Amino acid sequence: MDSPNYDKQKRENKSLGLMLETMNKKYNMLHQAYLLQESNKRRRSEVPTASKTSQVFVKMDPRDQSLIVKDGFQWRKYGQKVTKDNPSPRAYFKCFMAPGCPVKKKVQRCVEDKSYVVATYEGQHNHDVDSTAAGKSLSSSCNSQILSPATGIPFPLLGDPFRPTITLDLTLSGSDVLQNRRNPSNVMHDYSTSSDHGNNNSNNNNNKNIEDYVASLIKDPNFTLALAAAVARSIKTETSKPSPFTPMNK
DNA sequence: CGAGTTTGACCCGCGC
DNA sequence: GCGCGGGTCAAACTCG
Repeated sequence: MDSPNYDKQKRENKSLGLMLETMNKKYNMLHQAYLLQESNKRRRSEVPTASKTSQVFVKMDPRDQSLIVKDGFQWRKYGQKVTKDNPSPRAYFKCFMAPGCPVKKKVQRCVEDKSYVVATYEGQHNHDVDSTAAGKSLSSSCNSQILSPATGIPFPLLGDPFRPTITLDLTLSGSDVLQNRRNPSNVMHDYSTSSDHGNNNSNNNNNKNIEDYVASLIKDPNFTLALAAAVARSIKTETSKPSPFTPMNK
């Protein structure tokens, strides 16, 4: 392999990586919008349930076996169980920051991607977040990043964990990414050619081009349409298959 | 020694 | 009615 080709490949790899990241984000946004629509439909046709549940995904070190999610509240573990659908144990916590607080939390490693744990909150806190505890957790939780389910945006530690979050299997994005990798779209082709046209040897210029292109992609309605189609496809397969996710790193 | 965690046993709901 | 699986309890254990 000669070095100009190698450099070109490296640039393309970098570009594709950025592309995938952007598509991932767009996909998550669209999926969130879709789920919102669906939940609105359901809300119209169903009697709302009294108990409030929400789910958050927390990125953690896969080697870290502890199921401790620092979210500003104080939890007491009262049980652990291995469930049928997931070989990783599920831990049960009760909030004991205030006497009589009914909130419970279930924490389990994501079966598809062990670098994530899924924390399911049930009930509503009858007290505020202890800011000192939250601060402590902020400073000590550098090994975990709490993400809102759909967007991957860091979860606001001092906010209400029971904001109307949307339960979304983040791992879907992985399958989508794979799908897109297997079936490169015109968008990708356009991108690779456009980066060729750039013919930039300087990394800075190349990165600038990438950023510009990513920015233009985000604004591109055609790209959105293509992504929407991919989302629709993914949702169709999701409903027909028991487990749509194909792990990326296996 | 007290607070918190672990873990096996028990309970309960659900599907067959 | 029975078996299975998820959720909870509580005694035993660990750690500071």
